[in-house]
Amino acid sequence: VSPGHRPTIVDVANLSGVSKSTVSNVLIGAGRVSEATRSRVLEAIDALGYRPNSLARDLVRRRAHAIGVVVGDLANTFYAELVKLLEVRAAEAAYTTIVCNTDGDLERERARVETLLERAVSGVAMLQFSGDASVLRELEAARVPVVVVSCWEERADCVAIDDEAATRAAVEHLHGLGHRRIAHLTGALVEDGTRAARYAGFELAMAGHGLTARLVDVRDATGPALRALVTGAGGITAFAAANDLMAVQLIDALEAEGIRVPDDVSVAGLDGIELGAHSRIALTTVAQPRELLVDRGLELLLARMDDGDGERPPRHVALAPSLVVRGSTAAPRAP
Amino acid sequence: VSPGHRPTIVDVANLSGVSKSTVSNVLIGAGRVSEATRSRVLEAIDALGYRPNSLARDLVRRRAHAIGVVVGDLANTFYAELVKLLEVRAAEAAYTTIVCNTDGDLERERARVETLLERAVSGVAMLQFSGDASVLRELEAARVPVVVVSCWEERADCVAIDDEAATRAAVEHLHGLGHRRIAHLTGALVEDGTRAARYAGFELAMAGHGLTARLVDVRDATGPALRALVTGAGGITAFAAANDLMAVQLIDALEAEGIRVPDDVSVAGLDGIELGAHSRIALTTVAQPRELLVDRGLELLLARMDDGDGERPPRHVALAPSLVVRGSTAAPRAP
DNA sequence: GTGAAAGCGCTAACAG
DNA sequence: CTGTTAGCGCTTTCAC
Repeated sequence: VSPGHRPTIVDVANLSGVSKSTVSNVLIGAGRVSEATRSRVLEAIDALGYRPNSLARDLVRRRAHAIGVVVGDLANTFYAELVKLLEVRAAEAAYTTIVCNTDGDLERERARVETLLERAVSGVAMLQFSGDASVLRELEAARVPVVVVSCWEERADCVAIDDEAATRAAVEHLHGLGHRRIAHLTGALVEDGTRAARYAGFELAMAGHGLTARLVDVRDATGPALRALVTGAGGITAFAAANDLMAVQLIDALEAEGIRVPDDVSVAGLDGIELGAHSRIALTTVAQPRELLVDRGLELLLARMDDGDGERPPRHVALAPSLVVRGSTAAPRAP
Repeated sequence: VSPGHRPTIVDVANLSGVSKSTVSNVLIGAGRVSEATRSRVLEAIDALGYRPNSLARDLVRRRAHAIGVVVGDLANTFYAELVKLLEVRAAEAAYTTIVCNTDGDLERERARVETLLERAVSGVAMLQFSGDASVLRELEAARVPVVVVSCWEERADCVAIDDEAATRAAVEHLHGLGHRRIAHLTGALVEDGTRAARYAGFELAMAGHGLTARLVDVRDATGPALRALVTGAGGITAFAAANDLMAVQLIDALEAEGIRVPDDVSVAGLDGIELGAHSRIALTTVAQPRELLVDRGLELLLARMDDGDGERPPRHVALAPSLVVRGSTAAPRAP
């Protein structure tokens, strides 16, 4: 009864005097087992210290009970927290979580997705997506459901905030404070689609107030350039950044120039990362509802996974962002 | 040749007119295949868009080509970055990374490790470990190698910084600045062993200078209590915290009381998290070498995994931390 | 060099 | 309610 190694379902079957299938039924909980045998099997199981082998189970089911999470940069707390939430929810649904860090590199994204496909994951959550069509195609060909979380994607199930509404909220806040010369700060760190949408919202809101939108790339936001931007009669008095990281960087750069925030210039972010909450940073920001992002995302994914064959068109969920006012914004200085 | 579904090794074999085994040999790169057949097989592979099924491969090998990473809290940037580095290194070695977030909860740790065992991972890296002996025992019984990274653990392979040296470095720095009344800030967030070791180093260093060590729990470090602690003739002039998060919290609490850092009181951390590097925080800290932690950790793990049967005793690697002086420490005020 | 055969540990019809 | 029979897709001796 005791082979040198890890006990299998057969050992359990022998010890309890039933067949493999019966043991399997007990394990899976398929109702067709009498109480008597069930408990005999259960006894055998822990007498042996038997542990089911998911590898074998997954092979026959042709699908690993795991979901792949593709993330651009785990060192970015915003994403790290999303991954954490995802892992917790996935575990509740008995799925393990395989993480893949792409560093925003397309080749790596391709390679990682390929690995996930080889591992036959049940679904993939992309917390950052290059937008590359071939990646989507591969996934679809392999019939592995995907959900894109936190950035907008028409071609797949997706849950993200309403980017336009987010920048609009920032503008309204700044405008309400009295600012009129406001610039949008953006950069390559934001996915293309997201960047466009956020800028669109900014522009719209500004136009709504009869103001002209100005755009600054974070790479150009260095010392002297910044100084030129914010001083003088037509100088910018407030920035609405496309994300928190850039906003914080901007604050750094401004203060290195001796320009105080918010006394001289106001800065608003977008994301709601922890860093911004610290009292010394106190970043006013438009926060993304992280839990919702994850909950709805996993919901879409699980739904798609349960569907035998989900040829349904992509579903999109747009979540509302929320303004968090902290200390980095204030009324403009009297001219 | 084209069944409705995902092609298997048999399809490749048929198309290229060889047997499964030969295809397998090509895939694995076992040398015994002629150039001619090899290329025929390769052609068939991409004609079919064949992708090997790791589930089947792992089943026969009885080991998933994956490593499990158990982490307490992914939302803590220090750990998130370790996980990120681990994922990258693991991927380089063709291992996928399964993450498990325990929230520091023993039951969850047990459950997650159990899952990893069912999935038959090749190895487990614990970035935070309850210290529970039964977890270690299970892992050992299943012959799954473990490495504990970033916190000290005698009973298993382990790589961590020399905790005593770390707090000692903080004390030396503070002492050099002229501080004499220094307290160690600790709390429940740090694992027991680590907490003890860090305090021991602190005490030793203080004793070396003929000074008495004082200990403050972060939970007691609230407004009024803090004020009492740092004012008056015998008031504390500097804190050496057991980790960065607590140090930052302390700064918050101090400044909320109107006590300025570093003008009135100096604060040094331990970890080297990103947050501390931000100019508005500028935390002086004793940094852990994260890359080394991960590299050496994975090295130990892979070594153990390759060993047919590694009954070798645990190996321990102690890494040297490094002082990073920033703006949260300064000479004490003239009395 | 290449192929045939024998599983890895489990699930899933289908009989009994 | 339980057992029998087939595999899932791949690796791996061992002959040829």
